Amino acid sequence: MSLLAVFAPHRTAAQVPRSGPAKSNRMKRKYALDRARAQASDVLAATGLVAADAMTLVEPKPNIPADLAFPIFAAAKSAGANPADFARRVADAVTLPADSLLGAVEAADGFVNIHFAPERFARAVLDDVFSADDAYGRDAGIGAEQTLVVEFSSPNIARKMHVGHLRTTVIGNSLRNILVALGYRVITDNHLGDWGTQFGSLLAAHALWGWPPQMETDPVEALVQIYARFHAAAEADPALRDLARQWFKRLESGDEAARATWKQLVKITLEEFDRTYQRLNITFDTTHGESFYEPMLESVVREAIDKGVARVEADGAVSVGFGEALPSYLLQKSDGATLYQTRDVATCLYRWHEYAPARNIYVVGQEQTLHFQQVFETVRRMGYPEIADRSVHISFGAVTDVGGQRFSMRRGTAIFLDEVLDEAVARARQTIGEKMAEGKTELSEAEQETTAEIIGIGAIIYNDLYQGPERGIRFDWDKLLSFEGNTALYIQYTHARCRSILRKADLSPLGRAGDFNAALLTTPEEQAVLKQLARLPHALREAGEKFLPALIAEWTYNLAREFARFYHEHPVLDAATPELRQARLGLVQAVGQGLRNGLALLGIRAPERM
RNA sequence: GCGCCUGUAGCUCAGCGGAUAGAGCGUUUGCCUCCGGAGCAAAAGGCCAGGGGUUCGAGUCCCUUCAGGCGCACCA
Repeated sequence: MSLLAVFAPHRTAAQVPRSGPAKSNRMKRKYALDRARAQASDVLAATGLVAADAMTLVEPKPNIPADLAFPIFAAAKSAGANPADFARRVADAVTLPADSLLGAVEAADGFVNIHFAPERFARAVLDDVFSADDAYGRDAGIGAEQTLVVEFSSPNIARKMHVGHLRTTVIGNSLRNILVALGYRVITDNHLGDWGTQFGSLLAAHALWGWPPQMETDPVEALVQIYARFHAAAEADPALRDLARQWFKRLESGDEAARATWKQLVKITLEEFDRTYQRLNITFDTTHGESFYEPMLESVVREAIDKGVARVEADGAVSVGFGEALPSYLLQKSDGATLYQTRDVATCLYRWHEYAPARNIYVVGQEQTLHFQQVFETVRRMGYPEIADRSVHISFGAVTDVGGQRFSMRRGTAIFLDEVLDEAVARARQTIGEKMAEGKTELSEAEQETTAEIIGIGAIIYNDLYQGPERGIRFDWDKLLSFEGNTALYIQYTHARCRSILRKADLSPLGRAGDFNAALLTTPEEQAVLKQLARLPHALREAGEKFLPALIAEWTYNLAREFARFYHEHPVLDAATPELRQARLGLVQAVGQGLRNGLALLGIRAPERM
């Protein structure tokens, strides 16, 4: 079969699920806040004073005593009225149905401020949480089973993962969780660096010296060292470079011995990577490395040339030019070898053929922005605008040391990922030891170990997710392993307290919101907790739309904060009446659920006690 | 030189064209007879890099200058 046929667009756009936001509101799950907003729009429209399409509701800042606000300036202008007067007229004209989630409407300068009815709002929110539990916040209608590909992590074979791999790994995994929660069918792919001339060096080194003894105990370290040794030797003896090239050529042409050794390298390294992924609770659907696309490269290059997208230079190299739009790049070297870019063009086309994804997402550092622009544009010009349009590069800033220097393998300044995880867990274990000594917690030996792992790993993940990806981040041990303030530990700790209260209450599972009277939860602190709880669905949708896990981190942290305020202010177990105690226990359980759901979306576990 | 990203409190960062710009860390100060103090509360700290513009309204949008990071063909 011609390899060209592989890329024939046998799926037309019409057969493919359409990308973009879900088309039908009916598909979307309606949560309390959605309903409240819809009701607010309805009652404002019913006044006849405001056109429905001119209505934008905003969430007022915390210092404004209101739950929703309608800035009336634009409407006032088109009505030719003074904003403050017009706001008053609109507010006076509003009538609320008896069962509305809204409790009061008032004018405030140029705004119409809307307050929720605390009792009905409390019931609606807790009913949402208890009817969904682990699924609270999810909205399968958004993704509606559309397929997405998310590529992330993508370390190199025969190397160790280092801090530079942290961001892509952690962001990519959380993105996957978020998109799955939104009803997408997500395919995660680890685009391993398992091909290229460096494997020629490794094969040559192996042929010359055999594997070092360390291969038995720490194989990847052994590979790193033998590679460094070969590299040094080649400096002195250029003939070794040719040897490496020959070995790579043998590998490329399918030489069985070369192939077998290479496979061994891949296997050994992947086993080590898998241990790290397991600690981070990450799995991949596919681990198509660059080698996977090797058989397709020749036809990709030929197709690009045939379609006039690429051209053969005098020296035999194949280049792609974009005129003024982008710098040109090479699809094939003058010696006939392919490049990283060639494999990415093939990858992009392969995914289109295989999955026809609504989005093809690359979680890769910002230094590759131009690379992806070139790849996507090449694919577009080759006649696949659909996949080009649907491919997105989620970029993020580089990790540098405290002095702003990038980490470098060559300079020996790289910090390995496992070191980071081990250090974080060790630090957590030490802190647990201190708390034990202070008598603040009681955990068995085994619990201490698992809890230290959960806390340490959680700290690492959260440190990378709590801020947006665009900025570069400085790798600062103290900040990374800080257990105070806006950290995973604060959230985990709050969760553990929720669970502790519920254990002490010693009641049969609360079950549904109907088992207690949520309408009793009307204090400002309780309402603040409920409101934050109610915002999860919105935060999740937005995180999915913008590919921003940071929004989930922010939501979860704020829920923990609101709960801590409530908890400090109001007794739960010793509440004034049994009914109030029961209602507050319901709130505690809902918060625990919310924190757990938020952390789960980030890829962080929530311990029962710590 | 061209392109992309960033510039908000001492530090690390939120901030969707709407009201008095918010957190965490650090600093100062209160709060453990009380459901876990790994917590809560309060104070101090800002010409939102500079300059123009658009708008009823700009940290947010546009233009421009400056500063930092990254990238721009035979590595990945």
